[in-house]
Formats: sequence, structure tokens, C-alpha cells
Amino acid sequence: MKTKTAAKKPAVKPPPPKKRAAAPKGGDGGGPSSGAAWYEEDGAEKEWKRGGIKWTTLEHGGVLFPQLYTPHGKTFKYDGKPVPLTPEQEEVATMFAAMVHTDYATKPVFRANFMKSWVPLLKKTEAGKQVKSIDKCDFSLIKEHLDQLAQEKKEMSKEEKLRIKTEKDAAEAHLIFATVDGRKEKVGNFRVEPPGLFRGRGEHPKMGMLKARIVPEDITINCSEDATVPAVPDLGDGKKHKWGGVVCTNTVTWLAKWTDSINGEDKCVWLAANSSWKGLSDKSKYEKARELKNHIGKVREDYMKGMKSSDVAQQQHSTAVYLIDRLALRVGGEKNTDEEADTVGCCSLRVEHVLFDGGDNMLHLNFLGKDSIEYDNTTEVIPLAFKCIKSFMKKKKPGDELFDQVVPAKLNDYFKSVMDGLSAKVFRTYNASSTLDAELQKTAAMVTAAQRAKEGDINALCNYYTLANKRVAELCNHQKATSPAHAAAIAKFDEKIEACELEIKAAKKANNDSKVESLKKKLTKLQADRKNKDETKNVSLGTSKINYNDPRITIAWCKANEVPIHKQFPKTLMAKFKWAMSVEPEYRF
DNA sequence: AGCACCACTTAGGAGGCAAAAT
DNA sequence: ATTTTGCCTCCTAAGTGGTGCT
Repeated sequence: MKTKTAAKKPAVKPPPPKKRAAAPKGGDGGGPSSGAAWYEEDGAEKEWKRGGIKWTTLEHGGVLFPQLYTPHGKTFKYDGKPVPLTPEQEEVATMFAAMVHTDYATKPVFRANFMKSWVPLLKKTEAGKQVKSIDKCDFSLIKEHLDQLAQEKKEMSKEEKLRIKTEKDAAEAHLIFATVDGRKEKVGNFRVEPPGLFRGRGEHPKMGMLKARIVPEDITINCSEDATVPAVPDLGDGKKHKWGGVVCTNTVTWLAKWTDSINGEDKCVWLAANSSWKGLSDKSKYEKARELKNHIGKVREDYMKGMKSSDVAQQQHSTAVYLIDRLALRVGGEKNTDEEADTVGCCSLRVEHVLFDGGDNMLHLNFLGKDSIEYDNTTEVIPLAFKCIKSFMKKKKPGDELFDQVVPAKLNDYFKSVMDGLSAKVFRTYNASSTLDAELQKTAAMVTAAQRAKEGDINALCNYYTLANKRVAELCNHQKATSPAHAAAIAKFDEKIEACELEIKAAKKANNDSKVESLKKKLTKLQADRKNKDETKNVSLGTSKINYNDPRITIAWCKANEVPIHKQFPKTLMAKFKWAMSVEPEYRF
């Protein structure tokens, strides 16, 4: 049992002190600026612990509120006739108008929820009362207006764009950085989310609901006792606003928070990914995943034994761990499908998600996971696991839970007994980083001299890296929507390939051997590019780079192979992974 | 044990912009 | 020179997991 070291009661602050801004140490605007960064400091390796003290002093500029709504007065029609709207009613109508071209606008749930949010506002006026059915609503004039605004924005001169940006930057300058224990740190998201229609993913039962506008009274500010409490901004509504609360809780890393009106959950303002807090936590995550290497043998022994147990609960527990280990599934906490999309992870898998259409020991899983992304994978499993899963499905209906006797908390209790800090999600990090490390170890064998000659050293190496990265993305099921232009791009390839083939025929007829050779080369490249394009059409490589691949693997590989690091990490990732940059080329995960 | 609450990480899409293709 | 493509950053939704309470 861990002991809590920090005061956990949020001390409610007395009225803000006059003025006592702690001056940032140094600070040119670029992150840790004075002395050593956290990862260079002695003793900075203290474990990142929940409930531990995160700061002694914390000062920041608060949050930025979105602009108040400016009415445009464009006509809304109901049943063919104009209906005058108050600014409040018009604002919500305009949110819908902005989405009429999206899929959301056609979804019955979205439309119904939108009306549920909008009708109460409409009822406030005599004219608005008649508006009852979304099908009779005509937002086209508002939509036209929005399109025109977008067009005007697009056509703005360079100078005008620059002027607007300069003004915006000046207005936000005081919000960009926070001062933590005298260190200047970038804030991640100081912008308060604007009101809008909720865009839940998948078949979300709340899609289309109005997400309310947030005012200072909704915001809780977290800063230190001696810090200047951020000034409450003037929203321009003629009202004198106050913060909802000001606390001094040094066991957490959020600077401000409010409660989201859609699901009642907190939205927090955090520091940016390149901050000390995030970096420390990130490094600690990868160290934990590396530590799992020393315990994975025990976990695997345990589940082999457990699957043979006569106790069904034990069998289920072990089989679930097996799937988390081998398929990198998420743990799958319980969800309320009245309020959330119906998605599952390992523990919440249902009988209907399991198929046996691939032969002996072939497990076919098909379900919607996080973000309603489809997991559809047929893979060979050990006979014992296959047998167990079959037995868990007996006498159950399709909608019944496969692991009816397993809950995530129990799995995590077990993981804690194996290794300090171990939980189900660590397996994903461990598997992802191990995969990348193993794949990149094969670089010398996989990137041939011929390829290097043809593509150039750096290109050949980077292409191989992408392949390794793709393995990880596939393991974790990181997907992206296929671009709408994809089919056309493939068709274009096919056209070119066909043209090339005709050319080859003609050249052969003319006995033009050298031309045949070069055309054949061209054809091979076209076919390879087409294949590559099609195979990566819905694989998202970014998520694993940002969250799963220990950056030291990539940086070490770059060093060992003389590939510039920026070839793999764009600017923001370079900043995020600064802590890993000094790694030795020999580093292994 | 089960649940509510809270902190924090992980996720794909939108949209902007720059490079590449035409 | 213009259009298309592809990458990057921002945005915010959607997960996980620890803790403390009943």
C-alpha cells in the first residue's frame, strides 16, 4: 500500500493577493530555460506518482474564452416560411447549418438530439413555438452565409491574415506559458471549448446535443497560494464575472478545469506534451513497460496454468490476460450504452464478437473498440485458449459477455501482484515498443544494397522504418478513415500501369530492348507504389509514434544508421521527446 | 465488493499549409 | 501557375486506472 504524502484537500484560497507574480527563471519562450532540464538533473528520476506532490509554486494566465456569438440575421425558414430568431436561437440554428453537409446531419439520433436542445430555446418566443419538426427546417440561407464567410476568409490577403494572427498572438501571449517551481512551461490547451453540437464518435446516443457555453463561473483555477490569481477576462457581455473557484491543490497537474455539459465529466487545462510533467510521466511509462520484460515470463506461466484450472473464473481470468498479452487488446471497462457508444475491449467482449470461421485454433474477433474503430482480426491462438474460449461461449446468447466472471479491476489487482505499477495498458506499450525494437534490429538484413542504390540510403532506411512502424500500428489497430480521394488515386495508378504496359508491348514490337528494360522498371515501381498506397490507406502511423513507441528506440536507430532524427519526428515530437535525445545508438528497449 | 469520482493518457478527424504533381 | 496531395497541428472525445467511500 502506498502512502499518500500530499495534502489532498483542495485548500480554498482567500481573496486574491494584490500582486506577487513569481518571475520566471530565465525564459525566452522555449520551455525549460534556466539551468538543467528535468531529465538532466540529479535525482529528477523520482517516480511519477498519482497523489504525489507535483509542484511547490504554480502560476499561470488562466484560460481564454471563445468569442461571444455575433448574430448575422440571415433568414431561417420553417415549413417554407421565414421565422425570426433571437440571437440565442440563431446561434444554435447556425451550429446545425454548419453541419448540414456532414453525415451527422442525416443521422436520426443527431437530428432528434439537436431538436431536444433547440426547441426549449425556441419556445421562449411566440414565433419559435411553431418549430417542432427538423424535417421542416430550412437552414439553407444560413449555410449560404457561412459558405460566403469561409470564401472571404480564403480570399483574404496575406497582409490581412498576418495582421489578424499578430493580434491573436498578442491577446494570447500571457496564456502560452505557466511558471512551475520557477520553470517556464508551455500550456497545452488554454482555450475553453466553444459551445457546439456534440460530435460523438460511432453510434453515440448523445450526438447532436448542445454543448453549453462555458463562463468564468464554471471554471476552477488551480495555482499556488502566493501566485497572482489570473484575472477574470471581460467577456464583452457587460457582466462582471468571477471564477467558479480557486484552489491550491499541489497533488495534481491541471491548471484549470470545468465540467462538460454533455456527460458531466471534467475538462482540464494541462501543460503541453513537451513540459517536464508530461515528459517525466512519459519516461516513467516506458521504463515501466521495459520492466515488464523481467516479469512477462511469470505472467505467461501463470495464465498457462490458469487456463487449465477447474475453476471457470480462473480460466476466464487467465484467458483474458492471454488475449491482452498476445493481441494487445485494451482492458475493456464497463460502459453504459444509454449514454455512450456501444464499444468493447477484452473484458467486455461478448459472444457475438467471437467467430470460429478460420479453422482449428483460429480465433476471429470482430468488435468495435475505442472510438468505434472496428477490430477485425483472425489469428492463431494456442489450443488451450481456443478450447477455453469455446467453452465460455456455451449456453450463452450472442449478447452475453464472453468473460462474465472477469472485471478489469481484478486483472489489475493480479498485475500489481506480479510487478509494481503493472496494469493492462502496460502490455500495449510493452508489445508495441518490443515490436518496433525487434523489427528495427533487422534493418541491416532488410534494407539491401540494391535498395539503397536505387532509393538512396536515407530513403531506403526510412521506408523500412515505416514498415516497422506499420507493424506496430497494425498490432494496436490504429486506423484512419480512408481518404475520399483514395479510390480515384488508385484508379489513376491503374491507368498509368495500363499505359505503361502498352508502351512495353510497343517497345517489344520495335525490338527496342533498352526501352523495354527501363519501362519494366517503371512498371515495377508503379505497381509497388499502388500496392503501398492501398495497403496503408487506413493505417494510422502517428498514434504509435506519439504514445507507444519508446522514442529512444527510434532515436538510437537514427543514430546507428545515420538517419537525421527529424526524418522520423516532426517538430512537436522532437520537443516532446527531448528527454530521450541523448540515448546511446546501442540502446535496446 | 462495487461504485462514483477524478486524474491523466490515448485517439481519430478537421483543417491549414507547404510540397509535389500537373 | 495552379491544382492536388500529404503532412502536421489542433481539437476534443474516449479510453484506463487509482482511490476512497458505502
